[in-house]
Amino acid sequence: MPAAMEASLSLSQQSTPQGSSSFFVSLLQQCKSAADCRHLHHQYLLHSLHATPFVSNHLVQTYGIFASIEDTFCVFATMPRRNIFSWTSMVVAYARHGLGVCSINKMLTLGKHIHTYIHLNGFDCNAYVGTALIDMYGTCGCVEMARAAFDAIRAKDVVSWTAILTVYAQHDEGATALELYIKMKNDGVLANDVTYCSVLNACANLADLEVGRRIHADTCTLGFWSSSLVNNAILNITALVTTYAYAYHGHAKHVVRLFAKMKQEGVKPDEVTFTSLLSACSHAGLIDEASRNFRSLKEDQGVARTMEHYACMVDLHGRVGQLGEAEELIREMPFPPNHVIWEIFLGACRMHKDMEHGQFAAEQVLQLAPDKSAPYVLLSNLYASEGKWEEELKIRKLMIERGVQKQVGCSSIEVDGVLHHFMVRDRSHLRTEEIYAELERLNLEMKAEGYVPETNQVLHDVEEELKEQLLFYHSEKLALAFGLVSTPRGTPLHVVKNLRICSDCHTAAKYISKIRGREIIMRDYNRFHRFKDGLCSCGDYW
DNA sequence: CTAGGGTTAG
Repeated sequence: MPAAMEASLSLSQQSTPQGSSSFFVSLLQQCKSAADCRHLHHQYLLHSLHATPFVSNHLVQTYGIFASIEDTFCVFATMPRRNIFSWTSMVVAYARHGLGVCSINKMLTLGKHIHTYIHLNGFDCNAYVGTALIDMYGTCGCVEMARAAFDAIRAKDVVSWTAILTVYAQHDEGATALELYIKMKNDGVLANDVTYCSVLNACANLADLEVGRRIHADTCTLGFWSSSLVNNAILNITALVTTYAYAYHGHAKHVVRLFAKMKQEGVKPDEVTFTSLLSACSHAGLIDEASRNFRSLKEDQGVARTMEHYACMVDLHGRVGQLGEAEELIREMPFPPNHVIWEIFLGACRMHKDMEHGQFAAEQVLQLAPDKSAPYVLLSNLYASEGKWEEELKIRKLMIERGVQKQVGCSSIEVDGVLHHFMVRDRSHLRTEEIYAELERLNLEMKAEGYVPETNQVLHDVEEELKEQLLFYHSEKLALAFGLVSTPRGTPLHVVKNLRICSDCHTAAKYISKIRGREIIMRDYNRFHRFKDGLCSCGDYW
């Protein structure tokens, strides 16, 4: 490619400057790697194309996609003149790099820096620049800053509204997202399919099927009934709510039926539709249904298999312990597996105690996503559950060396409109004495019913009795105990945890729901669990 | 001539 570019570019030297700049842009659009970018950058300087602002802007955009954020910034900073387009493209580059190429903290630091300049130049009131900033902060998990960027926009259009709605929906603030949707309508801004996609996603996160139905009705009235974006969001909401919050296998079959109905009505399913379907099947254990669809995807349904489809299938086999089949799928994938695939496989190895494969999978994850704390935690868990303390220590040291921070678990529960937060072994709550006394009582009652603490879940190399204690002061259990002592008998308890729910806490919640006759709804990092009469809606399958 | 928002796998 570079050689071809060079040849074609030297030909264009003869033509007018106008002609060579549009030709250069068409070459930029064929760029496929950082090396291509640098090569074209060289040509750009050689042909003095920096004199044409729109060419420089294209170069920044292309660098933003393929090259490092430092290199992109360098191009941006050496432009003779920067306009609104340049600033927008630079912020988009920051947002994109926040998505895993760089560490989020680094992005946030650099992003805030550029935000200051944007503000000083008064560009933050522009809808394009502002919306890019919303997206950047959202990607970095900074909801307040995203909101500030939104507020600064003078003429907020449908894209700005959708961007901020999405940030709230993706950060467990579905209620705020829905409020903003109403506000947007009151402001006279017309929602489009992308907006509805986000609004429906907010409903899914809230597990609010009722509001979801109402909004679905709105979309039909407005003529979005055939939009695959909106339809996929609706299928997703149904899949999420029915499989995770309300029921067992029968309801996942409802998703399968809904899917069939969709096809009957002439709505063509796309890759995303199938990802939702396969995922619902996987979580409900509908192996045959999933496998049949996966196998016939290309031939019968005309949809190319994606990374996500493979992820669902690896998960499906992995969770039932068919590690060989899962591995086979990874091997036959037509593209290199990403870190998510290996994380799923690693989770399955951990669940089924396959150290050898687990270690290999963990190494792949560490290589592909060195900034993520999850693989380190999973690997150290794996070693810990096998009692390999030296190996476990090595992983933890590596984590410190690389500056990877483990996210601290935190559970919240709402009582009388007030949100109470708990960390592990937290004693900061005003009613700590009562909470710990309740935990003691629960411990005895649960053991009488047959509860055995899963001490192999505890990370540290400590004595059995101490392990049991460490488990018992998990944030989930503290939040539950507080809920029990502070609400009237029979009140359902709603707990939200920022990470995946711990397996021992999951077991404990089942016992507690039975012993105390309470319904417990726990919202985990990406799932709902509904505990009732000693059982969980996930069927211990999550 | 160039710029901003979306669903899905964990």
